Amino acid sequence: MIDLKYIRNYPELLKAAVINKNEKADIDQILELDEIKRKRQFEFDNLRSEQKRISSEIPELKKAGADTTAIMAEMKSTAAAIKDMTIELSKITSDLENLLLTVPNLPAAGVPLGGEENNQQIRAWGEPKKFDFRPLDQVELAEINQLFDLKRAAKMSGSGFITYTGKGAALERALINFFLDFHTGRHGYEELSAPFIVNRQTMTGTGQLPKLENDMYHIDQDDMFLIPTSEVSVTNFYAGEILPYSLLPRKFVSYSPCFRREAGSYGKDNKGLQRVHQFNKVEMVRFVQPETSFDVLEEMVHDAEDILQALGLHYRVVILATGDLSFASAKTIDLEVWAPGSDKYLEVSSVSNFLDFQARRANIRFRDADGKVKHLHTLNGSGLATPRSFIALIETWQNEDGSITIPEVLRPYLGNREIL
RNA sequence: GGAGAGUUGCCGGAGUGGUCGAACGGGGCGGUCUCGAAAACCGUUGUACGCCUCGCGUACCCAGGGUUCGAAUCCCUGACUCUCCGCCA
Repeated sequence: MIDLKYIRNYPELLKAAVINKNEKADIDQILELDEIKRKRQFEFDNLRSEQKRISSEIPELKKAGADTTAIMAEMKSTAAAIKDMTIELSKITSDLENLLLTVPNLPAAGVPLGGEENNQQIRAWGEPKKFDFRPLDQVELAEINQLFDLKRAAKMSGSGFITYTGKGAALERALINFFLDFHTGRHGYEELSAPFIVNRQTMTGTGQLPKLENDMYHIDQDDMFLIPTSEVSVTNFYAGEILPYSLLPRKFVSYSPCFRREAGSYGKDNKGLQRVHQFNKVEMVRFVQPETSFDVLEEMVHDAEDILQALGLHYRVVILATGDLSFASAKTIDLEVWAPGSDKYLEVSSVSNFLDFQARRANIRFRDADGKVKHLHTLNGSGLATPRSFIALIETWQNEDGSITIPEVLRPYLGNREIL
């Protein structure tokens, strides 16, 4: 959420952000309602002040033996007026609140303008692997090695669901454990295992709601949501709290399945494991002091890169243009891993700095060195998601006979075998 | 699922209708004392919004409604925590 005072002071910046991010928030309407609200609030405060003053005099009058019937009758109508104002004010407040929830975060300075075509590659690691045979793609390799079974998964749940089988299931589990161990052991993250089902407020805190309601699986009976990423549960871990200065910065890593309806994206890059309704992901989440967040963003990108390097996978690093940024993000850097059999780059990690946008929504604050209460900054990034890292891995490490060599770092997780 | 108890400030814990944003104790911070520290003593210590911004007002005692001139205090609904019973991975 953007600070209302900031919107008041810089409405033009917000209007530009709404356009650059292809959002629909009505800034003028917010300013108008804000004005009305403050006026009404002022009137309310004054009336309430008078009510309190007179009411507090009543016991003294009674003690003095005075007749309070007239004054009580008059106060009755004051009370009625206050009640009307309360109702009006709470309507205005919730309308304003709902409008504020539709205002996207401002893109950070230096983020390129425009749509996806303006995303900028900032570096790459390694080279696309050369083969002296025709490399097979994920689906062909899965067939040979019996790694996953999409037909049977579809039978149970529909298209877009995965059943990993045998060695595939083992490999996927190895990846998850490797990711977690790597971040806790080498990068100093604390592991968190949080709920996969959360309430509406939690979904609003990180910015998925109200915009993306249609993209999430919802449990009607309880008004709960299946998380689309553990960013949601982990970021809300501190919702509503004021953290002591000594607790910052916090760095968490968390495994979770991710559930996405992918409404409207049918038929788009959905071959094999590329785009599915349920997948596993290891997520990094940070709670940091505001002045450090952009440095932390770079650090997190490197944390994710380290994983790809350890697995020997070529990738490129891309900074997203404004039109490709998510609603809540101020700056996002993607990692795209090379999948030689599919002959394309796959987005495998997305690292974002939200500044204080999520912290305002979820009301997460901290006490700075001087004891002043401020909103902190939140960031998160995949480190990594399995289906796409799985694809890149098997396609990169395939052999001419269709077998798959296990990268050295994963062998301890797979019985120290060399070949899957 | 059934029965009961509870939810107050950084923490413990008073407060069952009026001047209570809230006693008291602990902790934190500042000061006195000291070479320094401890102890003792004194002071201070929530968040947010608004306005005619050295100041004043309003809101917040789990959340939302209700009763009342007036609610932390009474009533209703809900959430959560704890205990017991039942069920269960």
